[in-house]
Amino acid sequence: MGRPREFDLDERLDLALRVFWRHGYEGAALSDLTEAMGISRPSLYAAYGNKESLFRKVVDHYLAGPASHLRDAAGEATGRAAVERLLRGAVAVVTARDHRGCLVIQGALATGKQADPARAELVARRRAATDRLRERLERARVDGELGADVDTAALAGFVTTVSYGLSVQATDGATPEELHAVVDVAMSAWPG
Amino acid sequence: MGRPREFDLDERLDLALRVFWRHGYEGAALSDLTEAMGISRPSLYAAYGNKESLFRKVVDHYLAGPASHLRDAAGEATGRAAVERLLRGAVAVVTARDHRGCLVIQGALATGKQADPARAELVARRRAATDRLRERLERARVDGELGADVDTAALAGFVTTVSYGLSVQATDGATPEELHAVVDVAMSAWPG
DNA sequence: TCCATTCTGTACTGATAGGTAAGAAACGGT
DNA sequence: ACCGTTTCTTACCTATCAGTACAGAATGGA
Repeated sequence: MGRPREFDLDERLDLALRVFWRHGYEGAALSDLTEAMGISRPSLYAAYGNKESLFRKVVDHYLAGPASHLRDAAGEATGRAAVERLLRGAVAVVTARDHRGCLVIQGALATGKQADPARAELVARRRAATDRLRERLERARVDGELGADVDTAALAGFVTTVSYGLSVQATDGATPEELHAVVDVAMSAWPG
Repeated sequence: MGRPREFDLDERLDLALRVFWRHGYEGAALSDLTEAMGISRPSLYAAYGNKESLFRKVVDHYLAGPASHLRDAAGEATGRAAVERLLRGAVAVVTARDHRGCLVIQGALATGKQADPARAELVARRRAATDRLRERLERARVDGELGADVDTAALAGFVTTVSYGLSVQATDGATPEELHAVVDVAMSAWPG
């Protein structure tokens, strides 16, 4: 009961995502967020908590939506297919119209102390993604897809390194075609 | 003539570099800079101009000093040696003690509008580095080191992509050993 | 119809951001 | 010793930051 909220939580969260995506955690002022979301400051605080709390919700929303390829990649039949899907999906996300780069990578990389919690949050997310990929590659080795001599940790590290780099390249204005050519080269490092 | 300056310009510029390196352009407050540099605010403005101007001088100082491997790499005898020097040098820089990542990559990636000039500056620097690498690889093809079928633009893009990714990996706490293993995998993509 | 509850808009808070005015202090030249 | 010049210190400026107090408005239940 009580007065009903006049906006949809998820819909406005998506608008907040656009702001954080483009300007990062520090670069997104609360006035930018409220303006883009079309709600007042107290409404924002009541609905999502403070800026840090809103950012976490945005990151969840991002990983469940635009960046869902991360979650889906591990489901591919082979390790190679998982890696290729991860990288091709990354190209699509980081070159999306109006949003260059990846939120989880660029949202809070080198920051002031005020943004430390946001930075730590993204570090944890990236490490988790790397761990999931390494586990997927270890499974590929168990399945016989990869030789016993393959360093799966190094391979997983390489793939995530490339995906991080793709995000920066997109910020610099690289086209999807250019980045797919980069992925082609990266895939040629696949063992065997 | 006039009252002599009580500090050394280059020495204090190096202290400013440490602040920008760790916290980025936006995350480095002027009070952080003056405190680290040990000079007063008006002294900073008189000696280096405003924050943006100081940042440009810091970037120059960074590329001439800690990140000089970028400039040196092109001088290697072969294209392959240039690439390897670039990547091994990148590992050393981004895992340096007390400073995770690369200033030119992380200093201003996703920012508010106030940091737009700094962001544009770093984009231009990164593009220039990619261009120099591509030219070096084209020379390698003329020299017969690379086959006529090699896409030098894609290869240069791949190498810079990896170097960008190394910076993010270092921020996430990767060790030099882990990153050298990543470079090993990356070098295995070298054509031929 | 009245009430407890919840949301909304206005207006505000203290803190901090980048940047500067003004005068005292330290020089070289004469 | 005096002068023009440059740097240094103190104190201040306006704008903006994240966050909130408070009262009015809209609901469901009794």
